[in-house]
Amino acid sequence: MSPENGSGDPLYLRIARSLKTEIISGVFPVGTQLPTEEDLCRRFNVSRYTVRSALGRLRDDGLISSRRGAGTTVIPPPTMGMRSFGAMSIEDLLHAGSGSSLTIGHIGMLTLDKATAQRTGLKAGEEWLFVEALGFNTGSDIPLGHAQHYINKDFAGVSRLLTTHKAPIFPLIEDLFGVTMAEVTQEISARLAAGNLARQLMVEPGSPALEVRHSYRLSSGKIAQLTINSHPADRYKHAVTMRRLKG
Amino acid sequence: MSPENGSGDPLYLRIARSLKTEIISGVFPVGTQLPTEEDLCRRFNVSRYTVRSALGRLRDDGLISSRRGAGTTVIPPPTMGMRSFGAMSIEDLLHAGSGSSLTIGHIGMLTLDKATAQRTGLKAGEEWLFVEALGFNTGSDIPLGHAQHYINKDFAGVSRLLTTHKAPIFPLIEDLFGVTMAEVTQEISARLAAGNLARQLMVEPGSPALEVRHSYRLSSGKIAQLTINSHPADRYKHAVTMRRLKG
DNA sequence: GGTAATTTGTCCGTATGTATA
DNA sequence: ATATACATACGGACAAATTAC
Repeated sequence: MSPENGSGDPLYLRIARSLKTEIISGVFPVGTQLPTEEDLCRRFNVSRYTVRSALGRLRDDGLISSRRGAGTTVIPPPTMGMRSFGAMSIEDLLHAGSGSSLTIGHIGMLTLDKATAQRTGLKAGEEWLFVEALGFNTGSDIPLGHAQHYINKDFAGVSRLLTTHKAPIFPLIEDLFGVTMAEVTQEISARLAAGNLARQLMVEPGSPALEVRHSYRLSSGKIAQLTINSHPADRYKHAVTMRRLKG
Repeated sequence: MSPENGSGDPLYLRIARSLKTEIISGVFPVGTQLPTEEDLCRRFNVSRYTVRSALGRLRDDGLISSRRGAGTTVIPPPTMGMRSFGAMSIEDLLHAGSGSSLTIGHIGMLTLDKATAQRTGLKAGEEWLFVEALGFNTGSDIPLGHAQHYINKDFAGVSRLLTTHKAPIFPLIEDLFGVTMAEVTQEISARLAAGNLARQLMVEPGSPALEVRHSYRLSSGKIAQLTINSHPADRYKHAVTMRRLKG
C-alpha cells in the first residue's frame, strides 16, 4: 500500500492513525461524513474487513459514529468530567478551590531504574517525563499531598505547559496531542510515610498516608500517564457520593 | 444459522450472552480458560468470525482477556466496575466482595456511647443493630479485612439472615423491607491498625490500614446502614476502572 | 534450549441482511 | 420502491506469540 510505513503495526492500526490524524487536523471536521467504507477500501487498497477494524478503533476512541444506511459521522469529542467523581487527586483539589497552590519540585526526563519500575509497574529502562510536585492550601505551609507524574515520552511536550498549570494533566495531553484516554484506573491504598516522603509532607516518619494512583490508558492500551498521589491520613479523605439514577 | 431464533438479535450477541451466562453461573470460573475459538465454532456451529465477535463483546465488558498463543481467560471483575465516566451507580457496589467468605464475630443491638458516636458520626444514645465480621479469601486463614456494620434499628430484622449471608447487606434490606437506597457515600482514608483491630487482622500494631466507609441513605435522608471496613494495606487495594462507552 | 503444536491476531474475498436516504 | 451504506456472517489463509515436548 502506501509507502509511508512508520512501524510494524498492523494495517488497521496504521489506517486508524491515518484517519485520526485527518480528523484532528480538520480534513474531516466534526459533523461531516467520513468516506464510505468502500471508498476507504479503494483509497487504502485494503479489504473491507481492515477498514472496518480501523473504523472500529475510531469508534472506541469516541471519534466517529456509524449508522446503518446513513454513513459514518465525525462526532464532537466527549469532554469527560472526571470531577463529578469528587476530589480524586491533588490537582482536582487545587483546581476546585482556587484557594490552593502547587509547587513543582522537579521536572524532566527520567530513565526508569529497576526499583522505580517495580514501584510503578512500568518497564525498567524506558524513558518517561517525570514531574514531582507538592500541593498546598493557600496561606498554609503544610502540604496537602505529594504527587509524582510519569508521562509517556510521546507526550513529553506538555512539560512546557506544566509550570503554570494547576489542573489535571491528562486533558492537557488530550487537547495537545489529539488523543483520547479510553480507560482510567484508580487504585487507592494505605501506606506509611517514611524518609523523603515524610519529610516533604512534614509528618512524622511512620505516620499513615493514603496513596491514590491513576493510570490513563489510550485505546491502544498504551499508558499515557501514571500519577501517584500521597496524602497524610489526617489531611485528606477520598470521598465519593453515588446517587441512584432514575429515568 | 439454526432455525430457532429466540430473539431478533444477531448471532454473535446471542452467543456472547450465552457465554456470559455461563461465566457468571460458574461454568467458567474466574481464572479458567474459555474453550478455544475453534471449539466454540464447533459448539455453536458458526464461523470463527462470529465467535470472535462474541468474544470481542465479552472483552469490552471486561469479562475475559485473550492473548495470542495462550488462550482466553476469564478475568476477575473489577472491585467496582463503572461503565462510563462520571456516572457511578449504586448497582456497581453489588459486585463487591465475590470469592470471599465471612465469619461473623458479633451481632446484636447496641446503644451508641459517646466515643462510638464520635467515630461513626451517628448520634449517641441511639440504638443500632451492630454486626462485626472478618472477611477471608476462600481457603485462607489470613483475614482480608474487618467490617463493622451499623444498621438502623428499623431494619434490624435482617439480622436473622446475616449468619448465612455473604453478599453486601443493603440489597438484603431493600428486598426485605421494600425500601430503596437513594444515596451511598463512600469515604476512603488511611489509618494505623492498633490494639484490637491489629489483633483481629493479625498484623503488627502500627502497620498501615485502609479504611473504607459506606453510608446508605434512603430517599427520606435517613441513614439505613453504615459500614466501616478496615483492610491491612498489603492485603487490599481499592481499585476502580472507568471505560468509555462503546457504540 | 530448540522445535513443533496450539491458539489468537490479522487480512483477504464474498455474500446477504437491514436501516436509511 | 430503489439505491446506498453499514452490519452481520461465511470460508480460507498466514503471522505471531505462547506453550508443550
